[in-house]
Amino acid sequence: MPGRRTSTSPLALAVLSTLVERPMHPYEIAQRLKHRGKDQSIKIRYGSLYTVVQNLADRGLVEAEGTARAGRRPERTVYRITAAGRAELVERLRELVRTPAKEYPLFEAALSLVIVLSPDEAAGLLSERLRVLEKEMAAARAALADLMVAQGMPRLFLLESEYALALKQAEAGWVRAMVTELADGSFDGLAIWRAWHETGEVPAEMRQADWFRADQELDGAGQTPLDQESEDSA
Amino acid sequence: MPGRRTSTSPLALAVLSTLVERPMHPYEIAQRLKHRGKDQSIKIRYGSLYTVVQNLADRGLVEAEGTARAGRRPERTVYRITAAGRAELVERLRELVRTPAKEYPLFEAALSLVIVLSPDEAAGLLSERLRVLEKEMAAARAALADLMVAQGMPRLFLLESEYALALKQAEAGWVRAMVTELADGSFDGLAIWRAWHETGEVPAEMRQADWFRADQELDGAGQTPLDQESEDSA
DNA sequence: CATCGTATATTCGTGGACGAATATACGAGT
DNA sequence: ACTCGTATATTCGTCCACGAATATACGATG
Repeated sequence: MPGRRTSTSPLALAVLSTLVERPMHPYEIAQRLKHRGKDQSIKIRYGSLYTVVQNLADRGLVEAEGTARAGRRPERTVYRITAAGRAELVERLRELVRTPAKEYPLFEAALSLVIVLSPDEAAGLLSERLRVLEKEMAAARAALADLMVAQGMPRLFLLESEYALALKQAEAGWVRAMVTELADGSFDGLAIWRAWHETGEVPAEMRQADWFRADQELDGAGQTPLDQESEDSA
Repeated sequence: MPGRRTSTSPLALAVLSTLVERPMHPYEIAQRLKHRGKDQSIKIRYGSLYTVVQNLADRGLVEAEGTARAGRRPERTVYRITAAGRAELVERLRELVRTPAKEYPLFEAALSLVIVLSPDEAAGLLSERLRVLEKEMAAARAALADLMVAQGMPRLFLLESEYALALKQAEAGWVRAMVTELADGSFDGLAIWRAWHETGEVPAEMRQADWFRADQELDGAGQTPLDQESEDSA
């Protein structure tokens, strides 16, 4: 009991939720998910799909109902969800909705390293990003409107797109503010950034600050005397 | 040249950017990154770190400067960044800043499956999430304030935390709205959700809508006649 | 001064993700 | 009738992430 190896992945949950409808073979599951646009919120790779289904079967969350063959197409195995599978689906879904998980978006990582670039270049890149984001948002809004208004699909089935759009909007807002501040020079610390970028050093007047001195303490820790020195090339 | 196997990971970029400062051994790189809080925006696992550094070395982006030994501690290999490494760092960073990448946050996945739960349960879980988010935001704001005001750290070094906070705020806003609408019944389609959840069927009056009929078309596609039927248990 | 907890530093094994390959069916165009 | 592109359906091999184990040093505690 202590320590399930790998906690059920989003793709696995999507599989389970599709099998609630009726038993299916993996390829059909993927078709349904794509048809309903779930591939926008859940990464679906055929390479993974079959592994995932096999794992679910090993864990007793789905079971093979039998194999079917249409014409001389490859043999298909049809799976159905088990009671344990339904329980796992619901439980894991509760957990995902209730508890925010720590994630590592690429853009956040990029921002944490962006001072490697000059502030001017960063400003340019950010405004390019902003343009792309705005295009994406327009497209997303149009798609949503089409589904809801033209096709009459209830919001209920579009929550994830709405949410994604809201986040994108927030990102665009943040980027826009940043671009503005960098452009009109009101960004606090622009001088330090520029200086640091040109000289590779923190300007003298900052070296008194607590954060800088704390940072320096680490130096030397790894600089123990060398007993040997050797060149390798693998 | 066409088709680099794996595009440089965030951890690899963090390694490169740390080595710009001066040559170091992997463990020290990790220490520095953690000390500067980069582990909040970039996932750092020792298991991955050494692999990543080795890959960088294989690609010629860093090179071993030699091995050092302090006392009888394990041998350490000190790496330095190469010219190619600097180029890669800058280039990849540009790309990350300029171009939004498609990602798959867990919560988005959860939302796309949330109709498996009843609307009432969903409302409860979402408001729990909201509480957690608000706590996290308070903590993040406090941490930011401490660093900027008390320790005098320039904003420049805190962009990623600011951004993360902005996104969290947007998420909280969206969740709050959802909770409210679910609670006061103003959520459009609540009746369908409830009906669908209780009966397992889309209510009769919705079955005329375009989206529903399009969806049904898929049915039968995978339901070709079975040539054989057999039980397996692996 | 034995022992224990913690920091230093790296290696290894396993499992999972996924690109690519495989194999068949089928409709459309020449 | 032939073949080419596309849809159906699954398997395989490789690469990579990372948990866990390993090995040593060192300060504190009784």
